[in-house]
Amino acid sequence: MELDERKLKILQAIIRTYLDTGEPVGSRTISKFSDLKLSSATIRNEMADLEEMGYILQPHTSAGRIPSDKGYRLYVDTMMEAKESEVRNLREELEEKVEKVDDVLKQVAKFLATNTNYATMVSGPKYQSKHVKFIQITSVDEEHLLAVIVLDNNTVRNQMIRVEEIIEPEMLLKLNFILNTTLNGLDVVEMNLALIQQIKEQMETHTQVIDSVLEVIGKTLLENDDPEIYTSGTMNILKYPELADKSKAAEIISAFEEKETFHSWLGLPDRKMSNETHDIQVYIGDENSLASMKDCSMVTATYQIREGVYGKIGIVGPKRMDYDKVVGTLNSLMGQLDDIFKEK
Amino acid sequence: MELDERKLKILQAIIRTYLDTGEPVGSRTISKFSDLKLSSATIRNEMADLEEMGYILQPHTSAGRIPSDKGYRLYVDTMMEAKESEVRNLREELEEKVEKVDDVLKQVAKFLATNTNYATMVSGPKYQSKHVKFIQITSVDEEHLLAVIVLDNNTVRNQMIRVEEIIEPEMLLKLNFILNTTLNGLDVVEMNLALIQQIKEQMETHTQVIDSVLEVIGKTLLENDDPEIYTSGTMNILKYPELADKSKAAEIISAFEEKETFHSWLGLPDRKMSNETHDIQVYIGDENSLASMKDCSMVTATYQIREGVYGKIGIVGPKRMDYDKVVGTLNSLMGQLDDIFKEK
DNA sequence: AATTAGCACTCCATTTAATTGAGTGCTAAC
DNA sequence: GTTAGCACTCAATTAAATGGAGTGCTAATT
Repeated sequence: MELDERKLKILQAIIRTYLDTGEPVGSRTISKFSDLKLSSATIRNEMADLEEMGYILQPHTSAGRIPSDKGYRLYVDTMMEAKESEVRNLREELEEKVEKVDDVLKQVAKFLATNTNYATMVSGPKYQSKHVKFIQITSVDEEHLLAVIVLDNNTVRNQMIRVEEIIEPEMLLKLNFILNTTLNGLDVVEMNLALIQQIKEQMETHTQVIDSVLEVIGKTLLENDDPEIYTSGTMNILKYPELADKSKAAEIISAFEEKETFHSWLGLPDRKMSNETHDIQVYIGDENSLASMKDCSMVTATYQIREGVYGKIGIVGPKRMDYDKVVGTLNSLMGQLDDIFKEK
Repeated sequence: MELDERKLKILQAIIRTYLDTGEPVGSRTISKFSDLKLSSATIRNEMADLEEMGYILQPHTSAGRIPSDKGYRLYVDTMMEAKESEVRNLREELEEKVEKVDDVLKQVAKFLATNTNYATMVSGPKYQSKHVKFIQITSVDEEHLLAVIVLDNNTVRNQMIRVEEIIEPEMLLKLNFILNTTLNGLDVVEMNLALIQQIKEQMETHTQVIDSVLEVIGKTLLENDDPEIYTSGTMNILKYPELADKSKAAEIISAFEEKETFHSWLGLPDRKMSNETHDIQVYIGDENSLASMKDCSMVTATYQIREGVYGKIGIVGPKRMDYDKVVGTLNSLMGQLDDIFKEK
């Protein structure tokens, strides 16, 4: 059987209507409210065909039809028209004191949640590479050294080190010099034992202090820097009857609470992302990698702060989410987000 | 009317039974299962009295009685016996790599949630005072200075500063010296304009750089350091029918998502806390400061990391939560937590 | 005077039955 | 190929019937 023009039009009408109402849609509705001038009987015949082809299905005999995942997929791929939704100037929405990237993201999550009425999650930026750019050990007081490590992505880590013996200023200077010349530009994995040995040899005294300093540096670098994940509007899920069922809702919402769950896939862009597109992806039902989201759809977009620094934004709703609006909103918002990050 | 021995016993029996079953309890149940040898008719009379006194109430005629908030309060204040619950050695439960206090707390939240089947929230430690202990400005590369500020509670803040002009090493040394001598020990509020002017005067050149440095320092100090709040087991709320109603649940759980909501009261210990007790408090129904929690009870405890550094742990459940168990568990856990923090 | 058995009454919860109506598939006519 | 027409299906809603837990009150009992 072939999916001709007319069938497509009918399918589209069915999906549009269903997205709108959430109720199974019958032949009569389509016959009346679409521009096709066809009787309900004809529509019925076509519907039977569409069902056979797997694009729609019947919750039960004598009910209207609802789109299947396959139907949604077709819709998203070929029929959707991203609504050029007027996202009110994001920058105006942002509170004054927004300086840190993470604060912006937190607010973006909230903004999207209230605007779309779906649940949102936003991952903080993931810094790809980390090489040591600058290390400095300072003496803060009698018993504390402070190690400050600047990575090449300009993130800063610091760590207090408790020491028993007082270390003289000249020694510190020397240590700093050695550390910087030896470790500069190195990756974490490149900081191997041989290197550490080499450093120790150069410093004759205070081996114990050096030990703990090096240990701290190593740890700090290894420190898992899973990006923060911000969620908002989780409870919006309850607004959609098909998800509000207790066990389902609990599963979905728990996933949102266990943010760690999302680290796996929120981390990286799906593919080589061009600088223009924001790689907006739609996952419908079972296409989600998380089993607990099999009754949801998720739309994700990738933002880029600068070369190699990515993060993701995800919007989760029922499968009958308003894809057009969501994609439109995301599109518009991502553009603005780009601008905001460019300023920084 | 007087609340005599017998009435107390009956009230206790009612509450105990209700905590257990969640169903309104009738006179017959009490007559049968309590050690009082009284007929249901007598119990009924006493119940009528207890209701008149406001300790119990009837959801509707011809239903059993349930405790009122006043009843719960009496129970918690005078009849509860904290179950010496065997909290399996917390330290064993903690994953290996727990070093940071916040990681411990995160796991404590999870631990409590799974063990009690209620929702939990834990606030990170709130550092009371913040005075500058040590400041250092370093040149990281041609266009970046790094300001590191150590506060007297040994927390470290840092901030990159972008500069146009290159600043000579001697200048930096001088700046650091001035900053440290001028600002050391000062509170944020004490960093007023006069002081800033004074610093500027001492440095003749690079006023622009100094400006931005001082600005950054000020901002960094002012930066609201609301403690992190970790939540866990939010979805446990849905396990209790009296809360699982959609609108109620949404309200409560939203409050958990909007963690900021809790900052107000999670910050500080309610009163001068002795070192021994953990200031365990119970808030029943309307006693909660948050309106959205009026159908819940919350049990809070305060932990102390060291002098002046407090945080709170809260357990939220239905009003008929198992107070005995929760308080018992908290008691036991707080002791262990003390030990863990002492090690650090 | 306190306790209890007994009984009529109340009201929610559950079950069962009846009704409605949107929607379908099929057939025969257009 | 399209459509009008009709019998049929089935979830959802409404209505009625039943059951039972629990109460309050009164009169008898201890």
